[in-house]
Amino acid sequence: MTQARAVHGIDDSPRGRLLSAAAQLFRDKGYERTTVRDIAAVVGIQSGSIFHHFKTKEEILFAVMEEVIHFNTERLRAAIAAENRPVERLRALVRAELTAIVGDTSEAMTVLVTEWRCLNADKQREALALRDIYEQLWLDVLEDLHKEGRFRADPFIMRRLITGMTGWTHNWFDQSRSLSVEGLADLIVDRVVGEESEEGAA
Amino acid sequence: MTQARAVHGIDDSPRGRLLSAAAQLFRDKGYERTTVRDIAAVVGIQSGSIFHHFKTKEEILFAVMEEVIHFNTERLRAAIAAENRPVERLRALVRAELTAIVGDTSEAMTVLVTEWRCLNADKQREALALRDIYEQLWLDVLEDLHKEGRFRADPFIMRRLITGMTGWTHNWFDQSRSLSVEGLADLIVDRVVGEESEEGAA
DNA sequence: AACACTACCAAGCAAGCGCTTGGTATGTAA
DNA sequence: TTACATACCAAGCGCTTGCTTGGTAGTGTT
Repeated sequence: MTQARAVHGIDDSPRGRLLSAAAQLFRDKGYERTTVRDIAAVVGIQSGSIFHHFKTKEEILFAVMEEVIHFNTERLRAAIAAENRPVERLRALVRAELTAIVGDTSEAMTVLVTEWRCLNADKQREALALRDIYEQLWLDVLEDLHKEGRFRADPFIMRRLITGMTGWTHNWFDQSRSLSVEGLADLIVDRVVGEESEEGAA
Repeated sequence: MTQARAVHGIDDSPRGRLLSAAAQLFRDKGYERTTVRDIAAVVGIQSGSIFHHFKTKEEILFAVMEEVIHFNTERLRAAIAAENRPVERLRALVRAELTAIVGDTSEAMTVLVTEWRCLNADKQREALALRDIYEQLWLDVLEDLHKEGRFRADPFIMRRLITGMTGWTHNWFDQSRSLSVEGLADLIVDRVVGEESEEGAA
């Protein structure tokens, strides 16, 4: 019973505690190397008791992914709603995604990125459908920027380059260091619309 | 005996054929989900016979990573040697890394990125030392560009953003589509030095 | 002819895995 | 007081896993 930190957006019911513990273990050791006995030990129950809450180990993985996609899709929506100009919407999106990846939902987001193929084909399709909603929010903003002439590249390609930049941060970004999430977000926005595009470019 | 395509830079000795098969399986199913029986079946031998060539399954994973780092470090060196101007050196590096990731060593490079933590601590440190050499080649070129004033950001951070952009391509880039490796490389170079920096910006 | 080396097979062991089973304690509501 | 649901335990089943063992066929060398 080591007690895992709760992942933001997951309640602390028995089920929720299992999900938080699983998210942490899946990130640290990977899905396959994590045993149901590991998860049970963190929460402080017997391994068999897990199957009172989930049918299979894979269902735990899927639940982690589902919760974190839902939570962060809502965060993106809020980010967009709070701004009017496309460039500022982009900045808000980048900040939101960085926060998701290195901040309050980092465990589950990392799992989402790295343990994708551990799901069977059906569950992958189901998760993909949720992810499409998330991605469409990005594409709408990027297409607005493209129409404004703020960058030349195909918005689809641009989104993939951004995904790479933000998604990789879980391997190196350290919030305790000098670079803040906001600072990094500005850097990434500059990669999209150019350094000179904004009035207050430092 | 399904016969795996040989990974560029790996010979076709019995050992080499095992490595190519392993690289392909590790990429497709992940290290943990791939059994030694899977690997043996592709090469057409019994599972126990694998341990005549490698002491452990983990040693196979490490060998795949070691070979691909060595091969691509040499490719980076050649890319730098063939150009004189820093911007063109950067372009050559990006092309080389993209070729490594989506081209002739894609299986092994993907494994290198995604199965990192399946190595034990010692082997991780060993692989990291090899990777540092590879990374230093990038940093030297990026520091030259930075001194020339071609971008403002910290070269270390810039390298990480590039790593994200190139590393993620294995999830979406399709060489048969309209965008070529060269076209994508130009796009990424533009993200670093700005679209207007080059004479021939289309 | 004798030896040694490489590359493999056939069989199977011990450990660890996800998951099942039958049962118990506690809380809540009729 | 009975009835039912939730949350769990103790034990262990059946299967898969990485790896070991003892042996064989083919090749080259002296």
